Amino acid sequence: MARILVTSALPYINGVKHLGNLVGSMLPADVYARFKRAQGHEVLFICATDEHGTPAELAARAAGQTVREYCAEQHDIQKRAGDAFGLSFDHFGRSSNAPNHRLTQHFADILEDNGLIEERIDKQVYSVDDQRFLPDRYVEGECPHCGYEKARGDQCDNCGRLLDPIELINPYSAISGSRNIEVRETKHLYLLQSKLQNEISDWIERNDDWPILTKSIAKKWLKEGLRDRSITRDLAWGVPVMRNGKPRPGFENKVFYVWFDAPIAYIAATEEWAIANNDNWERWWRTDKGADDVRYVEVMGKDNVAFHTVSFPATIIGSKEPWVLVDTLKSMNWLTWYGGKFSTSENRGIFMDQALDILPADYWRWHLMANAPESDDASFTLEHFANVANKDLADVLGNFVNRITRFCQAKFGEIVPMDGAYGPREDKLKSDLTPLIEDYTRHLDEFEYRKAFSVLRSIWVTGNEYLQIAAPWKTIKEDKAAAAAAVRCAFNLIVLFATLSRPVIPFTSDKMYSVFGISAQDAPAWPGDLDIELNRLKPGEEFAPPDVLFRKIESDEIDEWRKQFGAGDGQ
RNA sequence: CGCGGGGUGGAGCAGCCCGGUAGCUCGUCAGGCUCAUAACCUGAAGGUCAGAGGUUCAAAUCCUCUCCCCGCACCCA
Repeated sequence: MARILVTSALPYINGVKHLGNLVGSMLPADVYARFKRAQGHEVLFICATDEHGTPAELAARAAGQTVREYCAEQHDIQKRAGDAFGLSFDHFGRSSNAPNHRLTQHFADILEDNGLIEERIDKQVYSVDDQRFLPDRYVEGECPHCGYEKARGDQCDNCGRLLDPIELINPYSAISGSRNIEVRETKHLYLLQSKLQNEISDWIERNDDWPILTKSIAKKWLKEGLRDRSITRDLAWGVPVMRNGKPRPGFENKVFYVWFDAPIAYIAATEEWAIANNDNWERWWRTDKGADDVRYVEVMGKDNVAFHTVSFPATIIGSKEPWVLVDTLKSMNWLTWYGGKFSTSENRGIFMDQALDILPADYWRWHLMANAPESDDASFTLEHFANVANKDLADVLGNFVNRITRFCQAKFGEIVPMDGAYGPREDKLKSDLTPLIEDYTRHLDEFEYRKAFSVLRSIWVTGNEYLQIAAPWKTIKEDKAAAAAAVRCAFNLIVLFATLSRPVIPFTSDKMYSVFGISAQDAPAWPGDLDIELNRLKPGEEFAPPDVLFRKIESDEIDEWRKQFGAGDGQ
């Protein structure tokens, strides 16, 4: 029994997430959490919505709501979408909740006490009519290099040069279009990451088991030298900038930068969980208060790696307090939509709620994880999706369950057949299965999702191979007991497959259990001894033949979805 | 020469770190089976590993160069 803390990168508050966001962090984290729970470990799986920042304010305004209302509503929507997808968070919190305010302010205080924070004056573009400072991408104007008229503040899309927003000619606000723009001075807090270079470097060197992608991104930042980072912004929505519990002079209209407070929300959301469950959050996060045996696993998209290997650890290490630091960090590449980007505004791609309108969660969960973007970006296409779902889920797994339950129903009735004993065929089955289960378990432990689920598929195939050899439909003609044993063995395989498949397709696994009256609470532990697994069901007990587990996806449906979701458009 | 990831049969991937008959899934073709969602099982065809050069008895695997795709601290997820 180990204690494992799992966090998924926080989804931003704006709207339902698309399949790329889902497979980038929340889903793989969920699979791992479920796997570890099944092994009997004590798991705490934490996520939250990341609610601060300019986009949230603007989206709220566009929706005609206050930011507070907007975020509350969006959080609800995301919570429901996550539940519907079977994301088994122990708590799905909010970065805007009180615990995160308190903790963020605490970290700022302690970092300043440790001499790692100072005030600096920046020059930033201010839009008088919008009454706000404009982040770089919200300023547009003429490119000083090539004359392109719609260059953004950070980069010119025409000539590709990086820009400083104050260089733009005739700048205007991308929010309102207003040209009433000026450059104003504004004061911000800076976290002096440069002073932490060596400590962070040492810490990363000690983590020599990190994946290549993770480590190379982290090392790159260190090699270039850590820069001091501004950790406040001129916004109204966020964690107020305080000093020792009082508003900080000159920072009354400022909040902490979303990237400073968001990772802290991992801890804060744990506190929310503890409050809701009358538990103690510090035993998961403070090594001086019972968390010294916690293994902490973070899952995120590659865009987030730098923040989790350098920025957040800078906050933690700089505090000089005994917080838990990440042990294992799994980063995913991007999922693309037909090779291009998922896009809300251009209606390209499928979002979590839309996906569930079309098909049950397990179709998506399986396809996304079995084809997860691990070594490289992966392209999602409806054709590939349908292909994989039909073959793996309907033909290999679903049909296995269907064929043997139907056979039994017709020949033995709706009870687990009693006669017969296992023999050499079942021995061979066991010896085939044993190394596969070992491989599968090892791959899951190593976060090798594609490999893991390729093996899981082989495990399902083993069931069909077994039936082909045992051929109860043949043996029943001369040796009914032998056929009974084969059916019984196959039934036990259904339960075994359910247990093994549960991390990735939990809804289906529970259906498979329910065939034999096993409730989700009584789900067997992760398989060990196959002699136990293949004799789990009591002969003579009733079973309930299930409906088809996975219906097939038809080609005219794909055509329809292609139109609906803009497949291949504008690529 | 900014950095990182990737370029393997029609498609999607593994193998590369620790050189020695190129492996998996889909698709295709053939056979078997008939319990099953025209499903299942078996077998076959199909690649010389982006390109060029080098090291070696031997390279997809090590080295050098070239080409192509993706991402990358400011801004956003």
